[in-house]
Amino acid sequence: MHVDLDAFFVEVCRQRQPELRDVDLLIVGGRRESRGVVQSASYGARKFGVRSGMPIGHAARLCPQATFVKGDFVHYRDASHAVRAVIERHAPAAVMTGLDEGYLDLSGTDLLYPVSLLELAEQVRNEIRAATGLDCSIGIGPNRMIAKIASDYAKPRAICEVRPGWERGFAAGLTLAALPGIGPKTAKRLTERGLTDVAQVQATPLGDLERLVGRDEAAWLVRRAEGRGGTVLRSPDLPKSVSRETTFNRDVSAVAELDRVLLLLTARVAGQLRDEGLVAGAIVLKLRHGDFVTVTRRRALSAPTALDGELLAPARELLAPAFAAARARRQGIRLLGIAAVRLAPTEAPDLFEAPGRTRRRELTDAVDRVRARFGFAAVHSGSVRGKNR
DNA sequence: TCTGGGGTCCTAGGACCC
DNA sequence: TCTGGGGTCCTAGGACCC
Repeated sequence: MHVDLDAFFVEVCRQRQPELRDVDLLIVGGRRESRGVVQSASYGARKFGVRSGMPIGHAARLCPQATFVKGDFVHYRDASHAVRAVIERHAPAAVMTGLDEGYLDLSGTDLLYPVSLLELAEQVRNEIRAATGLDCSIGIGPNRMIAKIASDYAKPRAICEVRPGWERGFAAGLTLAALPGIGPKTAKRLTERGLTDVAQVQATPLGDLERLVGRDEAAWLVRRAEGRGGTVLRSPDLPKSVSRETTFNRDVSAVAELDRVLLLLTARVAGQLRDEGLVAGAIVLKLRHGDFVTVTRRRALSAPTALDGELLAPARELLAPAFAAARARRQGIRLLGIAAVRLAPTEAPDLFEAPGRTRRRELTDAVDRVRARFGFAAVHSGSVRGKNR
């Protein structure tokens, strides 16, 4: 069973800001003039062609009367946790796969529940509504892909069940672009080869498909077109990366400014690593030039760490040449980001570590305790503030 | 229209090793 | 002297998802 909240960001904002309740044209993502994209649009705004992922500026032109709000991650997270609690009550295995969606694995539970899957879905929907005030759509299917497509099909505020044996026929009505895993690029490439619909793939002999798209992709396409997909839910164990990035209001061409932001982003990443009991084995610096060319530079760390300074020093070493390269192209910097990768659980401190490092670790612990009580912004490295400020 | 922020997974080339 | 085949690890970029 796949549960998908309807216009999640928009509806959470309405819950938190009563003055938005009756605003029909509501767009979440940022202020009208911001350099961002639409996170979520109300169903009213969608009638004007506004879609998530669309630049805010474009949305403002399509729907000038709309109200634009930024939204608050903390509220999304709280609502998401409430939804998780509901789905966990109804299945032996349940995972959220985003803030606004999750799966329930109900295999082998037919004797456990005295009701049909459809009735169970009704219950889940009612309980989510009671717990959060939010509406959702639910898809039921023999595998994850079918359940997900079915919830899409059900939107908004409905339930769609695809029973075992119906997968192929259900998939036959879809475009290839509707299959999870086929994004804009792949859809375009397939269209150029004359493939647009699932039914076409179903009707094409494997050999012909292999000549069109290659052996591996042909096998993948056939599997999906037949309506087959994964049936196991596994919750991820360790995260693979922790990152922060920011797009500037205007392109930046002063290293000092980049350096200050890098320090802030690195502090955020390092803080989250410590919060989650993780250390990083490598870092990745990301720069987006004014012309949208994006480069990443990676560096392995001499020892795994979650200390601000030990992440910042190598990040700075990557920034200098990467910034010089942008300057050589006569481009300012549009976006700066830093990611911690090759993550591992924190281990007990080394008995023989240098005294200076012990002090830095203890200082970091103290900073973390202050932040736990008063928030992240309560304490900063002096250089974040810059001179004369 | 002018392009977010947080992630995951895949590919491909090069270094290195046996 | 010019040359295998298999494997792993590293880095960079790209596609995709919400």
